[in-house]
Amino acid sequence: MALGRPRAFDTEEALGKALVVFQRKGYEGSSIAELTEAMGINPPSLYAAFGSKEELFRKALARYVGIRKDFSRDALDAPTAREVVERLLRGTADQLTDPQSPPGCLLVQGALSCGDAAEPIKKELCLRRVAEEVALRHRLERAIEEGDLPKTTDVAGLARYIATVSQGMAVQAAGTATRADLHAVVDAVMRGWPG
Amino acid sequence: MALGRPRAFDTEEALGKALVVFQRKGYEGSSIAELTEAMGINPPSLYAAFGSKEELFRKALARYVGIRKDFSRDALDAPTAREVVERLLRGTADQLTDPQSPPGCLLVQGALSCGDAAEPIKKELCLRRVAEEVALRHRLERAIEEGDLPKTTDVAGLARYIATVSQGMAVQAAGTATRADLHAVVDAVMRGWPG
DNA sequence: TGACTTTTTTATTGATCGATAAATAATGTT
DNA sequence: AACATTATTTATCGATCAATAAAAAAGTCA
Repeated sequence: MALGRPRAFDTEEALGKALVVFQRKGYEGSSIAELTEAMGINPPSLYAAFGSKEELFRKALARYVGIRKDFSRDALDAPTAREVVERLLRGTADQLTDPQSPPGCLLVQGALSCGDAAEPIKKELCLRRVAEEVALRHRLERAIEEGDLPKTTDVAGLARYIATVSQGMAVQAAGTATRADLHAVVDAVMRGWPG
Repeated sequence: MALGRPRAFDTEEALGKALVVFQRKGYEGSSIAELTEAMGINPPSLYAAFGSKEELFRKALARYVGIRKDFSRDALDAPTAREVVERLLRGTADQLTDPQSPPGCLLVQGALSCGDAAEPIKKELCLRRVAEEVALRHRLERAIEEGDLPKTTDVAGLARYIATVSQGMAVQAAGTATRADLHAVVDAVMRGWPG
């Protein structure tokens, strides 16, 4: 066994509690006091286990992204571009309004605009959002190769369009929109697909 | 003339400077120190003229909403629902990427998620976003009455869909999207309209 | 000129921010 | 049992937050 006094809390469980706080309050809006209270530990335990507030957020973000990737992979595996998009949007609508966690998306609400201190986090979140858009674009390019979409399709624009709807739904969920509201949005998107 | 020492700065001009800071940093991310520096005044002058940070933000918000309403009225006056939507989205794309002001939308970036202290501002911004969606919905209802849209159209869902795209574009603009990128998104929306 | 009013500058206020120092407690090792 | 190591609790650090107290400055009016 490891030397010294054993840790009295489960780091993975504490990380999960921190993630919930970050989802609800964002990076800047979450104070160490609130995080430690939710995690059931004192500040020195937080810093010993996670390094800093920023490192804690990055670890919470990694977990969040992992969850999203699990469902995103399934969606991208769908046989047609249309089905890929619908699965992505329906899954996002469900996740954004999951009653088990605060409404909205950490990639959007985590730090959309912020003070100078949170700038690195803001950029990190922006990169993650772009990464999701790029993943979809690659899938749409494959669809063109497979003859599923016309060769003349503007895949970059189309991928950005879907990413935009996804991020807009995050804003909606952060407000007053319900799960049914978001699925009505997806209905509107699918009626027009692909134009 | 008014009694006492005259004010050495123009309140409207100072409010404009404050608005720019709030657009770039959001409500929580904007400190009094940064605001006063941008406004060219000292804290006591800010509090004497505007009351508090929250009141200052609300006044800046009122101006921002006023600007948006000017262009929104023009868009809603378009003869067809299709043209209304395209004007709204094109105008939003342009405004979000106006080189004269920070990219993005104050209604989205001002306080999407925040600490307890900013909660009233978050709710106010949410109400303003809903108000824009409602205005569009009423216009789409008129379009049904005029036979411009089928009677079976889900106007609430359609209005929310357009609001979602608009808000998603705000997130895109806050990231790396250019004006051309956003117009490509609008292209995708219009290709599918109305489904 | 001097009283009156309001804004200015200067210097702080108490509260809260993220982060830690110091002392105590709990384990494994010798 | 005594030591080494790590985590805990308690108390607090300096910095920054929004907001002000106090005094000097700039104007009107008698």
